[in-house]
Amino acid sequence: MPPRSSSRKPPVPPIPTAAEVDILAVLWRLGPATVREVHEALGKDSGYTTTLKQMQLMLDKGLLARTERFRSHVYESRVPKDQMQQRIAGDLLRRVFEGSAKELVMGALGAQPASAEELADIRHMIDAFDKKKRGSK
Amino acid sequence: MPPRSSSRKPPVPPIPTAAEVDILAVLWRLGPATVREVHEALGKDSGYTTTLKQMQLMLDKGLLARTERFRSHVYESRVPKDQMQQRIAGDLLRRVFEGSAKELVMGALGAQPASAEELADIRHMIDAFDKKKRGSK
DNA sequence: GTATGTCAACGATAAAACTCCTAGGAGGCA
DNA sequence: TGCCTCCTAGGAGTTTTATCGTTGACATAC
Repeated sequence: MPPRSSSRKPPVPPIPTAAEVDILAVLWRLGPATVREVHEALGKDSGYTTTLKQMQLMLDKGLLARTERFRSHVYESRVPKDQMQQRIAGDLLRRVFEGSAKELVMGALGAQPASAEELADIRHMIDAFDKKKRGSK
Repeated sequence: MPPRSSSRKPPVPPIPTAAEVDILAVLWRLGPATVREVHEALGKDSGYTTTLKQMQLMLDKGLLARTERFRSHVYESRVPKDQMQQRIAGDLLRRVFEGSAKELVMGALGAQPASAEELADIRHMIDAFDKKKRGSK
């Protein structure tokens, strides 16, 4: 019979909840890390086992992957950062901004003004997208 | 003594949950509307009273405002669309994209490619932000 | 009048997310 | 060996969200 088990890993994991996103963000920043490391990095005042349990559930949901290392477990994001960020941004885009990327950018820049360098970067990125669009169509 | 009551309205309402965002989006689109109208617009297959209850709770949280109209109630977003979008985008920016607007834009455009016109719009917006920045600093 | 329909309010339940307590295994060390 | 520390796993409790059944108010149709 097929393996067994309580830990199923959906091919495409769900959009993470707020708390889960925080954990993912830490893992993206640190790279593969133990529960302890993540817990410290979070800096929240909830208990260690809370973080542990959350990460175990995220494992079940297919959000995290886990490898054994010596005495403890090492977790990492199961879907690459870019891809997950894209999904989250896309989800928000559709639901909150009626699919208008312009409004999303407006909201983001309004909330937290970017530096001149970053603005330039963004401009370049837009150009690249534009070029690709014209090229392919 | 101060009024009383179960419906307190925090000066600054919380970031809405996913389901709440959907309701807000409908109200932004329709303008002030009744529960019935919102419920239809949502197109979900959950019951009418579910939507009703959700909107009542959102009222308590200060997310919605309500006025009496003849026999029914008319709800609307208590914070203006732009402002709430800004808060949501800002929250996302900080938590998911480490404050990098560039990455957010990248994610959004990657998830749902924008039209050439929209790209141009965004570019103009960036220019405006850039100008404002240089001007004030 | 009674029947029918719509709506808000209340309350109950269900489901999901978050929290923490406890037990038990394994290593380090006096 | 016995004690201490760190780790995981398994419940279980709490809180928050989501869902819906029922009721009573009020209006209109019959």
